[in-house]
Amino acid sequence: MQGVKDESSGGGGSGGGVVRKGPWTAEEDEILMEYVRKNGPRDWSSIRSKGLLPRTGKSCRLRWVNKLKPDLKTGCKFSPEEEHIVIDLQARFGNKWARIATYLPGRTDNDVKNFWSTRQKRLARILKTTALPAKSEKNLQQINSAVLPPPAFEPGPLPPCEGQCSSSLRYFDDNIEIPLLAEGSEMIPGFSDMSFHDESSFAPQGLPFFGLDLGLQGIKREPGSSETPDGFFDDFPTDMFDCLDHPPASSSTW
DNA sequence: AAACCCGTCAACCGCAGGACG
DNA sequence: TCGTCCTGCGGTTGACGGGTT
Repeated sequence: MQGVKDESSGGGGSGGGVVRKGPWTAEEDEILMEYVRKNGPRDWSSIRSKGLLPRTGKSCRLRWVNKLKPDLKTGCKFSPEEEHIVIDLQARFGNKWARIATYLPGRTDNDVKNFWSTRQKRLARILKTTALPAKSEKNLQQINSAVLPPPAFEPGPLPPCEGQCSSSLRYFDDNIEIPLLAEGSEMIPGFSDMSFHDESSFAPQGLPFFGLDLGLQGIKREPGSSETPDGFFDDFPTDMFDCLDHPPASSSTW
């Protein structure tokens, strides 16, 4: 993985010679940080052309953005609030990870992408295990509870924002201002612990995993974003939910 | 104890678009 | 206008560690 000649696409190809790939060493990190201190986060390709590092400009930039940049939340799991944001913004923007990451201080597009990928895998696995054994009553109940809103579910009104929003987790743009909850409060009754890291919470609380709006009014979908919140169902056979008496709501409700 | 599964993370690849000569 | 270079983005892969069987 190291010392591989790299003439791949994407620019940053000036300089010639052997290009190092693979994990970064502490020495390389230090050199890169020193370069950024002196020159700022730009002209990545000159790092190689000047012989400072045997890395492509792309590799240097990626390392800086994902690991070395100040104020990154490295090694810190996504909080429930951050999960809310990702889920809702993914529903709105689609797989625009870099854009979504701008709403999450300290998170990179790679973080968001990995988070979403893990979530997708988990969903796929859960649906696979719950849907496979045909139409037994028990499994039907499981799937229904996972895919469909709980019967008595009523999206509660948004709590007042003043003084309660976690300021670092309020996010804005031209069209939306979505208040987020103070720590410990519930956006929706019963959904306070919907971190998908807790698989046991999936079945009874499955709704949020499908990116439903969670009562967040004012979100406008962008043209081009998937009708289903995350294109999630695209990944499964069309007869996936044949066993359901009541299939998920039509796409117009997403 | 070993094999297997799964989640997380880091890094690479290919592509698109902008800047510039 | 065209070609080249550079940057940024999204998709994907592989390594690794922890938990489970």
